Amino acid sequence: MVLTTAPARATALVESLNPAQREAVQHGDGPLLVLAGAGSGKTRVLTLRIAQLVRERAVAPDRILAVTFTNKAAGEMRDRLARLLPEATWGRGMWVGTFHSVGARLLRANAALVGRTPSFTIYDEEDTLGVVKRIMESRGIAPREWTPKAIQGAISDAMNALVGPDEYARLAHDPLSRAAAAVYGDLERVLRAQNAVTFDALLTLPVQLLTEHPDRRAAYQSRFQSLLVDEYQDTNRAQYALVKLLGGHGNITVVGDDDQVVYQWRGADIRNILDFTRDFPQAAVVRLEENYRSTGRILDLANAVIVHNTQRMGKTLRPTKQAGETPTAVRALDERDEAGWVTDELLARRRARPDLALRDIAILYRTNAQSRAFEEAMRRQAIPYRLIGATRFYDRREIRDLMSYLKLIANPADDEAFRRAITVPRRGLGEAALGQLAAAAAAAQLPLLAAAGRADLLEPLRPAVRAALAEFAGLVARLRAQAAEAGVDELLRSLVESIRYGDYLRAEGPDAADRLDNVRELITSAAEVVADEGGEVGLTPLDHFLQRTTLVTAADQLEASADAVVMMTLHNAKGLEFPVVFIAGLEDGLFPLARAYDDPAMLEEERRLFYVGITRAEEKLYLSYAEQRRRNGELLPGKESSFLAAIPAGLLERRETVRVRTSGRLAFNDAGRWAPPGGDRRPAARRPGTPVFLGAHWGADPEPADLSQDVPAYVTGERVRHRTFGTGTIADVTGAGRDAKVKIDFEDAAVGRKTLVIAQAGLQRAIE
DNA sequence: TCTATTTCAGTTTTT
DNA sequence: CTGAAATAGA
Repeated sequence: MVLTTAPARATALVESLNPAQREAVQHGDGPLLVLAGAGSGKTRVLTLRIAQLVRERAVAPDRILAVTFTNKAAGEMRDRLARLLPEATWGRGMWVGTFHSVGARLLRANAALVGRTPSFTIYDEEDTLGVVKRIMESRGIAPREWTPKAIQGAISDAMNALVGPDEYARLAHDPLSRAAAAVYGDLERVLRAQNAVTFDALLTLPVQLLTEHPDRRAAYQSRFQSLLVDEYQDTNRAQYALVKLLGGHGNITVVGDDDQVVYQWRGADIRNILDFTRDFPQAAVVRLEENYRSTGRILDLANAVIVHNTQRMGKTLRPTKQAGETPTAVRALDERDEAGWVTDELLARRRARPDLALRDIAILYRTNAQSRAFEEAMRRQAIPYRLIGATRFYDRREIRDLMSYLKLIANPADDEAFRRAITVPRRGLGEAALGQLAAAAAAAQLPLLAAAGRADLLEPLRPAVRAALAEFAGLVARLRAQAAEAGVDELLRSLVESIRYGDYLRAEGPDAADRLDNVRELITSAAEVVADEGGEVGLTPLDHFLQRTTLVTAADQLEASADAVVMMTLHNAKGLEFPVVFIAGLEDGLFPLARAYDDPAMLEEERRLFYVGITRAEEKLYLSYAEQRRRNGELLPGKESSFLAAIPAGLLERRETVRVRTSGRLAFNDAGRWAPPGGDRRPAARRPGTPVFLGAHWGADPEPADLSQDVPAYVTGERVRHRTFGTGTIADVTGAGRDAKVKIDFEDAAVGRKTLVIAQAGLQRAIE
């Protein structure tokens, strides 16, 4: 049935599609697999398909569920749809979100069926790790033998594969799995008691819910008439199960690219996409191979890279743009030289092309640690930049402090939040006091907060401890009462005031001003939150705020971005595009990572990640690598990535930085290759002006003087001042560089002789 | 109990 | 180099 009132614009858009795209958009009932190469317009197809469902096939918006990879993508899709559909048709009922937010929504509406209340807390990785540690402690599993991280990782893998604690225990044969199995069972119980769920449980609990409650399953199955899933190649077993359980009357559209699977390490199961046509034999398959994003030479490079992979369905991107510029590969001396070259080049490019905005330029790398050199280079040149993903705003200490209070207010059973909140500010409650409280709470089967408010339970505790606990419980109770009527921003303001958080921060350290700025930003963002957007679960504004802040994805940060160069990991770049892209650190051991060498599957995933990076570029692509790189404080020699070396010569323009050209003559003239660093640590300090040895390693030293400036040098007999110990005389100096230590005889007889590490002691020369 | 200091281990990618 | 854990000292 065709609505005659449909906006002409949408029709025109459909007409502008190529035949394959149009087929995907206009596909009728039944399962559909869209194999969409990078840049083939898949977001457009997905959006137009939804619009088409609503307009041409009269599907009510609230009967559509669309799963995207980031919240930002979800927001964009909503915006586009709002423009494509007549206002009367476009309601707020459509579910658009990530798997995790959809899972949370299902759980909120059915919390009691999984042993939670609708105000349950979502524990992030760090919260969960805290619980795991405590369980290990109580079970007597030594953290030295199995690190809590390893245990947590094993449990997470199990959950993503939909293996529950009992089954996991049965399958556990190696020692690690046995330890993890014990923790896994406890973890589920503890989370339930604390009215909390982990990230992974946002997927597994909905699966459990729909499996165990046929009436709920039937309700959702009849509600959702059409399901659409983006980035399907990166779904794991739990996500796959969720899709199947929701069913969508068999109207399942999945969009993905087997060449862009980059989350296998997180449980993404490539079988989900490879076997789609087996799961749904009647599925239609549409391939989108025409690329609208990148110029021809960039695509040639992308195709030349991915062709080395064996595990793929096989597809070749066809350019629609002209050939364009040849991609450039740059060899740099070290990571600082690399960063310097990149900033110089992007400035030069902007001089030549003034219409090129900073936000059109992205720097991508394999590991977050690589961002540092770029940040420094950007600051040196005063280029605005935006770092995506490294430390999330909500991971900052001051934000976590305040959020722990909010979480505790929303969910009084959240013991993790309690433990954090009660130490901010210090209340004279230490490990011992908390241990006693925990024991009392466990005996009474109460959450920590409830126990803290029960004088009758705390009689064995010291009076000072009892008073402090009672006061804390009272404070939370007051705030909780306020939360019922006030907005989240107002609640935050009175929280900050009641705990004198400003004073606390000022006492804590010199960066109080920055931290307070962040607090203000938090309050501002809280002011924007209103009640549950979907409107059907009846979440309080506070619940809604908390959920949003835990589920923000790194890519979501881009939204508010000003005009600035964007820097992020290759993983975070998935789904994005930029006119100019730099991919840095193309060295063996870094990209691909060393541990991928002996595992062909891992190596292929690294290669797909490279492919993802290349295909982000619209006009110009740069690849760079360094001959040596500082990693964990150690200068290591590097070698051009095998990925780069495998690219046919004609597809790349090769360049070197100035420093490589000048130092190269000195360093390479004899042997023609790098001298290995050997066991030779350089002496920590070399006075500026001392002749520099011209061997490969030495000649390449980026900054002869920097080590000597790193740590001040002291000599025996010198007078120094220490912040707490006062003034004294240096009696002895040992070690070198960061490890250098001094023995100091302090004037204060009560202090006496102390041995301090210079790099940490913060000594000053005493002025006589 | 809390802080300051030292030691030690880790280090890929993220919802 | 970084952050967490251990330890010493007030």
